[in-house]
Amino acid sequence: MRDIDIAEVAELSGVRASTLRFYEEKGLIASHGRRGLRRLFDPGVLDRLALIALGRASGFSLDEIARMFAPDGKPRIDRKMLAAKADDLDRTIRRLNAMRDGLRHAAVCPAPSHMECPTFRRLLRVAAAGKIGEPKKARTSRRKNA
Amino acid sequence: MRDIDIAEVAELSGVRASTLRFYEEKGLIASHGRRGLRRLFDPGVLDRLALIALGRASGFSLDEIARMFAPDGKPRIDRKMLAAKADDLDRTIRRLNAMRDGLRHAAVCPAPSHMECPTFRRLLRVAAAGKIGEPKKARTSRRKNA
DNA sequence: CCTTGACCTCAAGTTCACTTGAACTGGCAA
DNA sequence: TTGCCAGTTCAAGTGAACTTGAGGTCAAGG
Repeated sequence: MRDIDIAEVAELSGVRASTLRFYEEKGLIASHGRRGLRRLFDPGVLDRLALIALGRASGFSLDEIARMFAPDGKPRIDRKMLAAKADDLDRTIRRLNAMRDGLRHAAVCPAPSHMECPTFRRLLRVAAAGKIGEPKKARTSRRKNA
Repeated sequence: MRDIDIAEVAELSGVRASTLRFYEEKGLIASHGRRGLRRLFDPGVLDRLALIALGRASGFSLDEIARMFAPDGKPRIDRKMLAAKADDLDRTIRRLNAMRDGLRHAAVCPAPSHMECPTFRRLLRVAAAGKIGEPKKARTSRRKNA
């Protein structure tokens, strides 16, 4: 199996064809050639897509990711950036932990109104302390095709 | 201190006036009256805003949050929804943990290319396994006014 | 040979959560 | 009384990450 076409890449990676075209336009992936109009991809694109997924999942924007594997191609990743992002994730994780505990508690708390529950109020303080504007967007599965 | 105006709410909550108006329009908060054109808020709006921040930080959309405290007002929160969201967060946290470990490793890994590092490749598998399309958007502080 | 249908391009649309701009209002200090 | 300016409205803009739609192409199968 040498070159694979966009449908196959989509199939294997779970990334939609439209997204693949979009990524190519953004310079995140590259097609290796064409058969007629149709893009042909090197199977290595699958690793690349995994890397992109990793970046996204770690909170990098597509632009940041694009900057990661440089204009030339190979993933020349900035180790400082990685470490910084890991620290970021650590903070996020701590916040989410508090959040989860609070939610879990609120779900079983017998207080008539959550506002009267000290645990819930503490959670509120944590949320407020979290500088308020850092969503985390747990947008759970938005995929419609297989 | 009875009613407070929008600037004060903004000051106390850290939420911009434009955002407060936007939230009011969305039905997330309510102003209590006016002095001339100017909205007056009940201090309780601050709790409400904390609750909204909590919701956002836990991955609820504004619409979901709006649905939470019903048309009437008081936060009548669905405990099932909370528990489900807590489970969601748990999964997210587990994934972020793996991610952070992987990033941390990649940051110090001596392998010439990350693709040749078994740990990094394992991380890639985790990311790919993470169903790929769940960003988490770690948009770190975007706030410009105090 | 001719149809078919997957793939192509390019522009525009979508969603989310806000922000910004232009034009206006009105309470309050001087 | 006047004028300031923080506040108001409404519409439109922003940015990220895609998706959708219209109209076109072409390799392959019947």
